[in-house]
Amino acid sequence: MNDTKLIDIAAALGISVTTVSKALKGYSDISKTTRSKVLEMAEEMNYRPNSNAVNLRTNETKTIGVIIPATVHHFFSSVLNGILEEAEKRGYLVIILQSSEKYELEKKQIALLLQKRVDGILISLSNETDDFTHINAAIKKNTPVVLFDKIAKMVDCSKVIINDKKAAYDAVTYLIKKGYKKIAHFRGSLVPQNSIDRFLGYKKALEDHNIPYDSSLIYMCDHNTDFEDGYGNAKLMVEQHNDVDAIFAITDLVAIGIIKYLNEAQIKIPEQIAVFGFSNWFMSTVISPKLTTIDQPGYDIGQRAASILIDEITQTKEHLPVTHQIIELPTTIIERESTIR
Amino acid sequence: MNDTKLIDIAAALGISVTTVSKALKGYSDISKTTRSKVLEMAEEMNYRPNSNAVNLRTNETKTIGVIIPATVHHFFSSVLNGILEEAEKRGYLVIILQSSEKYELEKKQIALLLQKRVDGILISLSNETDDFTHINAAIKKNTPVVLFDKIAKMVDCSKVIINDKKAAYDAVTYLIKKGYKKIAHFRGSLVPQNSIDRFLGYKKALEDHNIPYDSSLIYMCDHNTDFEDGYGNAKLMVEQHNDVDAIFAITDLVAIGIIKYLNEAQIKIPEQIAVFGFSNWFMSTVISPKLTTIDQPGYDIGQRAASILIDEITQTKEHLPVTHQIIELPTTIIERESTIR
DNA sequence: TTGTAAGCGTTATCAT
DNA sequence: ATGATAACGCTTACAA
Repeated sequence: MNDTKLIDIAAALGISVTTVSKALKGYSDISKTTRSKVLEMAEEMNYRPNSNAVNLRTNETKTIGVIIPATVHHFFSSVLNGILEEAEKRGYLVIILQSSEKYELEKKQIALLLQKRVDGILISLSNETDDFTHINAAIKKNTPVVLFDKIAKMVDCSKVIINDKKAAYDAVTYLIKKGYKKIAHFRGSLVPQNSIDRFLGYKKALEDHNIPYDSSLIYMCDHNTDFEDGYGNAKLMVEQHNDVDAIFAITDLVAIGIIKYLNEAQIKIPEQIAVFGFSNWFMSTVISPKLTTIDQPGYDIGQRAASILIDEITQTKEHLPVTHQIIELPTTIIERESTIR
Repeated sequence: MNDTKLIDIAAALGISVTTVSKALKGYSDISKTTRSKVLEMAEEMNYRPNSNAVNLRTNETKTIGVIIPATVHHFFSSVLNGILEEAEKRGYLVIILQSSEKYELEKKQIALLLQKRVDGILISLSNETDDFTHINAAIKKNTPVVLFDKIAKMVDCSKVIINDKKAAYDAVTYLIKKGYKKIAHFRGSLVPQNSIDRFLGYKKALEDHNIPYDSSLIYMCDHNTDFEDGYGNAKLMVEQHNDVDAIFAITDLVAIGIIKYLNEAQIKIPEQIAVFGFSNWFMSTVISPKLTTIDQPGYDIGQRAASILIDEITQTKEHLPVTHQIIELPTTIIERESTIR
């Protein structure tokens, strides 16, 4: 049961630990014969290097840390999937932490990851986060950080994002082109960049098409229970405005809440009110009416972010210069029933 | 930039490393004054113990490994959520690995986790897995293992499950009581225990209510794309049997595929065919008709599994006897539109 | 109450 | 081509 270590192999073969270590790692200054003897014996004794010892010695853990606001969320599980596959491929393990949208937790978790000596950190910021010293602390410790999805422009590191402003602009422009005249926006809270950007895209699209911006058509969905936010605000909106003919929602989940309310209130979608979502969750294909939305490539975001992070880890280790990249992944409009009239 | 270590604190205070170490860990044989001096200096120098060194020395990593078949899956993300919260609470980190339902990968990943010296392993077996030597290897190395959801009865370790057979029995009994006479079952593949158990529950319910079992009413959904399995088999079933009045599906996703086909084929749910799912995904509340299903407590499963694992880790470390537990979490029927007539 | 020194299992430097 | 030895940063008998 006791794990085999180098010294056991050395003893079994009557040679030194050094030789065993070198042979195992394929150093050129070991004779072919001893090398194969060592390999064979290692196999026979089922030798597995002790990662803790290796880590201590080499000061790297082949592990990356990931902090996301929530796991039970289709978008983040897609991202996670991309991260896990890329990490697997490149021989890294992944430690997952959930910030639950709490800044304090996020901060604590960064500290934890640094203490664990992860080789790099992938993070999508919590909605609360508006101070970035914890992120900068990691960067200063030479631990590469890549931000994805919910990023902060001010932090100097690589980022993988979509162009939220453009995507929102495209969505609203699409609605306008379809002939919708009075378009409400169900936005997210004020802090996260993507919430801001989607709002700005909405506004710009109106502007560019000479539709006056009306702040009473903006509904705030910031209770972190997007579905109910959508439902409740849809109800409110119907009471306040009887002439809105389309809604651009910050998230599919909000959109689904809206649809649920409108269905219950017997308001026809899209005849009376069209609904446009954001993210293209699987769910949006199964509700009725099927939801028009923006496809947000979660898997790709995760995969690219992990890939860039691991590149930077390698570069940092080899003392090569690293240049940060801002990768903007394309989004597309997925047209479905909820806007087709 | 350079991390503070014990020796730095010792040097700054003109005392020994041992004293610093002991002071930091609150040993009783250190004077109050030196203790507070050390604490203060550690704080000031922003000391963080090097986990690799601690791990090597203490031979524990305060990390648990989790292997799940897939992350992009509402049930597993709920489980993950439960695991992450419990681990966080008890001071453990979590390494996540995805087996993608592949036995070979699962085997490799267990080896990886053992090499990383995780303190314990949580695993839901892949559908392919029918050999358990890799699991037993971990157990033999004194690394506690807890199986959840997709378990193997033969493996001697703690398990957290639901009673799939009973849940399925309840579901089908419910349908029978509602007056449905010809009930089809869309089952999962042959290997995983939960697929077998749900099938057995279905069969037993028919038997107990004197409804003859008809194997032509069993449709196999084993392509790992449950949604399309449901869709395709629903189509097939409608062609083969014009008198089926209810379907019990192994999973909500399969059920949603079924609903999608029936809706397209203008077959009324539940008037012509009722549909019963399994898992209670969020999605099942937003499709139409809303899906009757079995609530499977994913969060609780994860939380309990992690809790038991950490208990066993602690017991093992203290050389206390550990007794394995089989925890069976209750499921409930969530009645919605798809079966109410 | 404090300190010395050994040891955890590797890797890497420098001799031989 | 091989090996002795130090070092990674920490914990812990044991000694003082």
